[in-house]
Amino acid sequence: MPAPHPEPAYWLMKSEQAEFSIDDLQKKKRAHWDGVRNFEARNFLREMHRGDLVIFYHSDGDPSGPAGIARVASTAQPDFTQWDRKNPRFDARATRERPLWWMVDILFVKGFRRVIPREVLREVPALARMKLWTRPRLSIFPLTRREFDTIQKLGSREE
DNA sequence: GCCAACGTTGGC
DNA sequence: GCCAACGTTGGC
Repeated sequence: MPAPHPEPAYWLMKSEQAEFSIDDLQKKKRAHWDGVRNFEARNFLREMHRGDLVIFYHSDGDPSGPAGIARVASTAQPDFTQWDRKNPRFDARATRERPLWWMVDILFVKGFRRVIPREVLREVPALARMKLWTRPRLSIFPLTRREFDTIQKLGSREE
């Protein structure tokens, strides 16, 4: 009997709007989420499964906030940029045998009609416990299903 | 562009 | 193993 498909998990992933935006993802359809160089964020990458859902968040944006939805397309693989001496994220500690940094692939799902500004999120009681507030510099973290649904609804509103 | 927050590095 | 210095993130 095949293993039951696991419940999807929910994540928030930050990308600088100017560097890689939800529009860039829409054009590419699928992208590597490489360049993560924080151990806690890396550990979350390694917990991801195909099918997990992601709030794509624009940091340093105008405004900053959730910009759309993506889906995890692969489990973690070694982030090749760690071995590339010409890449600013090159890490001399990493070897082929013992990679230090990991990445997943993500697929475009949808872009919100407009980015939800942080100050709007701040007002939403269901989002009060989000790691966005308590861990301001963490670029990847899990969301509860309720948090994900709440953000998705805010992003789908017509107005 | 400034700068606070905070994760990481490295000297001891 | 402590902790000061450093570097980066990211809101404003």
